[in-house]
Amino acid sequence: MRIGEVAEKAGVSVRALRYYEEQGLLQAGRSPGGRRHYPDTAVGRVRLIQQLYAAGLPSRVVREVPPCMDSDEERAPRALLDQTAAERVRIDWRITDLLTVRDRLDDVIAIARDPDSDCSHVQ
Amino acid sequence: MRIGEVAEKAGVSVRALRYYEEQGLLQAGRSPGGRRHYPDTAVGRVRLIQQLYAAGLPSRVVREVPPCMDSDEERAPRALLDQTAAERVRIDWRITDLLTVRDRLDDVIAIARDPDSDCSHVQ
DNA sequence: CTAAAACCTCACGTTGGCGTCAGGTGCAAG
DNA sequence: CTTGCACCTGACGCCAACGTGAGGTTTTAG
Repeated sequence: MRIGEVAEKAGVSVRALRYYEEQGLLQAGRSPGGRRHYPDTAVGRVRLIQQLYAAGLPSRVVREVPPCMDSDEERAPRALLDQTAAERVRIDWRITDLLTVRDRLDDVIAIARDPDSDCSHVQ
Repeated sequence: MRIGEVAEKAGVSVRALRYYEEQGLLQAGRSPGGRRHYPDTAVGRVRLIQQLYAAGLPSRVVREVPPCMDSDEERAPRALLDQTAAERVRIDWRITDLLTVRDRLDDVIAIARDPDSDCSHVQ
C-alpha cells in the first residue's frame, strides 16, 4: 500500500504517517523512486499508535512497544516488560481519575438542573 | 492564604496558580500591596482544575465550569449543561479507550513473557 | 507524450500548560 | 534600619504532534 491509502484506511493524515516514521514508530519500505510502501498490517499498527497516544503515553514508550510484527528482533524484553507494566499502572490511575471527573461532571449537571442542591462535598 | 501556601497544599507550582488566574480559572483577592490571597476553598478548586486538565478537558470548558463557589452568578446554565453533558460523553469514550489500551498492554506483557503466544488479533 | 495526481523533502508555524530567568517590591524579624 | 524571603509583573523558552506551504519528482491515466 502507498501512504495515501494507509492514511485513509487508518483515518489519519499523510503527514502523521511521515511523522510516525520519523519518530521510529512505523517502518516503511521504499520504491525505487523513493516512495513509501507499507504492508497491510500498517493500518492496524497505526490504529494502535493512535490509541496509545490517546491514552497519553509518551512517544518514547510507544516507540518501545512494537509487538508481534517486529518479532524478528529478539531484544531484551526485560526493561520493556517493566516499563509496560508501569504504564499499565498509570493507565489504571488515569481511569480512576476519569471516573472521578465523570462524577464531578455529574455534580455540575445536577447543580445546573437544580441550583439548590447540596454541593458541600465539592468544597 | 497566600499563593505559596496554596501551591504547596494543592501540589502545584506558584506559576501554575498565576496562570490559572490569568486564564480566569481561579480568582484571587489582593492585599493593599498587590499580593494575591485566596480563600480556603481555593485548594479544592485547584485540585478540581488539575483533574479536569488530566481528563483532557480544554481550558475553554474548564473556565465554563465554576460550580458552587461562584453560585452568586445566576447565569444561563443552558449551554453549560449541554456542553458539560457533551464532555461527559467524551470522558466515557476516553475511559473505554483506556480500557482497550490496557488490554493491549496486557497483550504486550503476555507476549514479552511468552514470545510464542498467538497475537493474530493484534494484526 | 503529456498532464495531473500523488508523492517526496525541507522547514517553519501552532497550541497548551506551564518553566524559567530578569528585574523590581512587601513585609516580618532581628 | 536592613536583611532576606516570598511575592510581583513581564517576557521569552519549551515540547509534542502534527498543519501548512514551497518547490521538486514519480507514477499513472488517457
